[in-house]
Amino acid sequence: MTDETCFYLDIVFDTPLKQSYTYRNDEKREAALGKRAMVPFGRRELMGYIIAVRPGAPDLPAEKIKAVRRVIDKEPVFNEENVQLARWMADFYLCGAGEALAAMIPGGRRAGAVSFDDREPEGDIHELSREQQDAFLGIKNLASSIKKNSVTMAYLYGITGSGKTEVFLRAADAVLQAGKSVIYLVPEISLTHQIVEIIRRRFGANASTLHSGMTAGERLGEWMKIRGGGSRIVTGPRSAVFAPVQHLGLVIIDEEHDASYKSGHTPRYHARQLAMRRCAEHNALLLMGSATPSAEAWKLMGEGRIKRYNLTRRLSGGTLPEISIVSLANTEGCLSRELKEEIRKTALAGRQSILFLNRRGFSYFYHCRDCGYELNCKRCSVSLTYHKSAGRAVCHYCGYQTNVPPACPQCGSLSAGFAGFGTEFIEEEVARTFPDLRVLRADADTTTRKGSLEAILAQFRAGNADILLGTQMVAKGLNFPGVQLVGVVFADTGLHLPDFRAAERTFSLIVQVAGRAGRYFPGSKVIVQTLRPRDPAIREACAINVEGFFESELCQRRSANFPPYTRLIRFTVRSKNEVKAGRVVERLAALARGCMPAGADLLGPAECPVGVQNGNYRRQILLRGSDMGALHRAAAALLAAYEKEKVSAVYVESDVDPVNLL
DNA sequence: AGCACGCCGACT
DNA sequence: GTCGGCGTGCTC
Repeated sequence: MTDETCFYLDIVFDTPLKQSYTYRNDEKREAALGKRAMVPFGRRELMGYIIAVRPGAPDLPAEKIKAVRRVIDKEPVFNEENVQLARWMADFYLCGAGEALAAMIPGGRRAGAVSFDDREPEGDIHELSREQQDAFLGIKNLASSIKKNSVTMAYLYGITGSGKTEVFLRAADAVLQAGKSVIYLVPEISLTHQIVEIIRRRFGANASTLHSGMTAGERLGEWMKIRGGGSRIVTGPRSAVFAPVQHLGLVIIDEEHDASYKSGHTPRYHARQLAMRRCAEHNALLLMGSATPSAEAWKLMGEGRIKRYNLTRRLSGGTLPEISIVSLANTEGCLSRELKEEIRKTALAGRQSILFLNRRGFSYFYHCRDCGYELNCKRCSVSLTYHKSAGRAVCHYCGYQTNVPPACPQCGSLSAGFAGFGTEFIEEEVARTFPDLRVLRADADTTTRKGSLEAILAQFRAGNADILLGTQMVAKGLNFPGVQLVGVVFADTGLHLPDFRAAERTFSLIVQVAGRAGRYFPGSKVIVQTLRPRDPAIREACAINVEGFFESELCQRRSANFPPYTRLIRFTVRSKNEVKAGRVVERLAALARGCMPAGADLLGPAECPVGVQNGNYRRQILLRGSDMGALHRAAAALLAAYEKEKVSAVYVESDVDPVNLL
């Protein structure tokens, strides 16, 4: 790389600019592919990534080309595979290559997520059960007979507590023994710490982790260690899929259904997609696992494209909890008679209860019974939530606050006010109903300080409360030996959301909660309260019938033409100017109609389900088709056409295979 | 995305 | 008269 013929560098930046820029490198600076450099860009100096070193002069007037100021790295941060992968991502996810590279080592921007999962450590090597043994041998076999030109995938499908982790660890061990490397992906927040501990105990200095709780420097240090071959098993959330291991042999995706594998910002990549890509390239095995697979994975298993291994038995011999559905139809307030009785019984037995409430999207709204008026956020089109402690109505999206109108602002009726229930409301009702019981609340409001969630959970574990009340943040860390009762206060949350995956998410959440509950507390009970006791998602979840659920769900998806039978590409148009947003989305739709392949269709243009957010008007179109190749080419052509006639102050965001349609 | 250039309203 | 609003255009 010290060759004097390397005069020109192609550099990309972490900006929405999709091209690369060419710079001169006239001194003997150690420029090389994969290093970072400071370069003049317009009137400022920017950090960029060197994605190509080329000897010849570019097709540009010489006076336009500026010189590199400074090469930052002694050793390249990104290897050739990273750069190639970034190019692929830029193409597939319709983003810039610099944005893709930046996503690979996210700098420790904010203090990272807390990890509070406290499942029993499974670090010690256990004897495998018959089922585990069969799965392990099958997987080992698959790993040593990988077919070229396609991805080889396996799935551990089994209820919580059936010993998936031990099989993952054995598979990892076998791959390491064969001299190859392993990437072990876990969902954000909950699992990282636990699994890292187990892996460190099991594989020692060979193991690395890359997670958001690390500072930028720590991450980079770990990254370089992996790159140099200093560790051959890497654990972490979504972005760990980029780990520059040598000789990749296996990627594990634990809790494959988890939504955190899909990035929420540009580039909106899915770790599973990247894992498939990398496994195909390296002839490595992709091994996933969950008690509630995604619809995509379920379909592929049905077709035999993913080899499925079932784990049907709990190792501890524990039984699944008794799950009952209770209709809320004739209940005043939020606690049904059945739930109240069980809470009382549990407390009398000296045990604890968890009340679980998934508040997001919940119908928690100011409503006038006389004229139907609803109090919505002025900037976002969602209903405001009542926070009693502050005496204010608050928007969950933008933070807007206002006083609560004492009477209906539209007709003056006094029969107006907040209906529905959030954690605060439940806390109050619980306190009123059980004045003698001690209640702890864990949600975004009570856990703003770092570590406060751990403190609350520790209190609860120590037995300093009878009831723990919380949003989904308690669902994942659900492991308290003293708990006998889990109440899902309102299971319908999310079923109302305008999203074709609403049923799948609801189903998955209930099964996960129930699975956790039964694992550690024999004789435990789960009560699921709902306004729709007949809804298949809720019924099958309470019966823990994954097959039954997907049988009906996949039928519906097929007839409605939604994934996994089709694929989607979403364009979101965002602008403070409503007219412009409308004009641009109409223009995009017109361009789309002009380049749509056969068998594909266009949904929209439409207002996004959250039509205004933070003063931005949001509009969307969806391209839908069964042939991803053709659909993708159309999307790229559409974007390229729009680039030429870009409208100012309007932003177009692309999302390939969107997971969240809100 | 930034950052500057550029052309129209209310302030010392 | 100027300070400053944010619309438009460019970055090797």
